Amino acid sequence: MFSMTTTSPQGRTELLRPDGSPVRVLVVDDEMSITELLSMALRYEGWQIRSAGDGTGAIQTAREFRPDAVVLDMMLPDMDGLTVLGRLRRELPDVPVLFLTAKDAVEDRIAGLTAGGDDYVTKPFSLEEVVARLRGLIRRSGAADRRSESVLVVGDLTLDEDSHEVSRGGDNIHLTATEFELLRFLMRNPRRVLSKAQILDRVWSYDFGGQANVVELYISYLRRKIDAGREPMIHTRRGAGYLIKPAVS
Amino acid sequence: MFSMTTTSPQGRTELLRPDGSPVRVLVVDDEMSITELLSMALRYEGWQIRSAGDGTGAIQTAREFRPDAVVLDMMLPDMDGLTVLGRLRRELPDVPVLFLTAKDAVEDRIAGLTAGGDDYVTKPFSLEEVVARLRGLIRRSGAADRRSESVLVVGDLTLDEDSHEVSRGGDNIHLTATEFELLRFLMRNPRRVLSKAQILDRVWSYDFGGQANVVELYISYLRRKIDAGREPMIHTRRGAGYLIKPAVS
DNA sequence: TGCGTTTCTCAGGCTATTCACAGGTTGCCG
DNA sequence: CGGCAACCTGTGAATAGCCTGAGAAACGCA
Repeated sequence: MFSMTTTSPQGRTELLRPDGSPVRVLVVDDEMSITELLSMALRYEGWQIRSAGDGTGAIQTAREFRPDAVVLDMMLPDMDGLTVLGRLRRELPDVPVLFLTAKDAVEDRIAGLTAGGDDYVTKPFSLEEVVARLRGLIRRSGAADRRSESVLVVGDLTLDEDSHEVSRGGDNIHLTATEFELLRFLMRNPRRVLSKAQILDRVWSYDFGGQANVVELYISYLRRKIDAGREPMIHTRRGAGYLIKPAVS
Repeated sequence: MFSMTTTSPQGRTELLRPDGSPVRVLVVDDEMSITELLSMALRYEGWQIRSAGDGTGAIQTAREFRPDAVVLDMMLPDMDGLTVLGRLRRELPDVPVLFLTAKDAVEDRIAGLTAGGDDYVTKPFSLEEVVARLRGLIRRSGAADRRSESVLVVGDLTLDEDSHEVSRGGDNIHLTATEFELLRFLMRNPRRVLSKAQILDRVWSYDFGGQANVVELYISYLRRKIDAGREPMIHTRRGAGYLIKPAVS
């Protein structure tokens, strides 16, 4: 169903529907700030976004918008998340759903949610995480071709989003969760300068309140693991940010 | 009759009908939550699902949907399970049936029913179990070739879904039921990180309300039996989940 | 019924990871 | 060449996430 990709002039790979129209995503959350945040981030992916603040709105919008994926907060004012899910499924039996849940409420009511191939993230989340999960869901819900779609490649550096494996020039590299997300963000935007603020906004969760120099720190970690003793791929643009590009060029 | 398979983008092997169209399964249960759960899980297998909440609905749907297999709860509001079965058989003489029964009501009648090549699982079931049984039924109802289809292989580790035999490098390994299901799930998704929630949702029964760390515990058991003193195949991705892959790579 | 097996809870231990802090280094400007 | 801002990175503390031993409870089978 989503058998085509295209590469934008900036070098980013976008998911597209077979007819070339953009992917459609419905975002459902009662907190305005969250829907706004998500809408902006997902629009930046080139997707078409519609949002709703409660269950009834979600069903209505789903009916006419016919999204390719839904982001659904489990905690809605008017009805239980599972109820919304049931009605959604009656409208759109095959649409994949990404659930948003509070950190603590996890254990109990998540039961069964990932069983059908759906997925969830806990609040507070990072935008990279949401985007990655959504891409995964959309990719898997689509037609059965497209194999390599889950592997990012920049020069001799590869990152597999399914197995979470990273290697450079054949050597396997072990990354921590945060390092992995940072590298994924860089590799999804090769040859493009990303500011520290951008990186912080995408890779760290939205409620992160720490020092801005974590980014420098993690860039340093990445360099140690990826560039160590090799032609460097991660470059600093003083006063602007960082970028990754193939070593040779 | 189901002589073809294809490999999905996730690397999973899917059953297909000879003409390449998806397998069709009819799910019959009066509890909405059960039909929902099963529908989600079976759709994720790439199958086409229709569901019914009672006997009459089941017969009707079967008549026009012509499923390749039926999941049938023995306890329906309007008619006895055996009656439904009889009428089903009049419509579709050769369709295999997977019975759902309560834990206690088993022995007496089910024994006779499964003689015809059908099968059953008791509630509460795990999705892996239902999917595995269903795959077995569908496979056996089709062309009699592809026996090897029931053996999963990852590196020097093999698991036979029919005989429940597991061996690594020639050494036979005894697993308990839960260990077996966990390993099967891992091996059906090689090289892919599976979260603890995913594992819990698929391998444990849907009413499991316990601690999420049973997964850790059983991973630990599996390692003791499978990786003991060998190159490890089961890997932890801290903060993400677990995955299995051949030792060599 | 009784006995071995299996499942699961609980809790302690341990390591990897995250992050703050602070001092060192680099590049850019006049 | 000095000074400043931007950046880099060593150190270490707090913690999250995972592992596993011990034993209770449930189960299966004779």
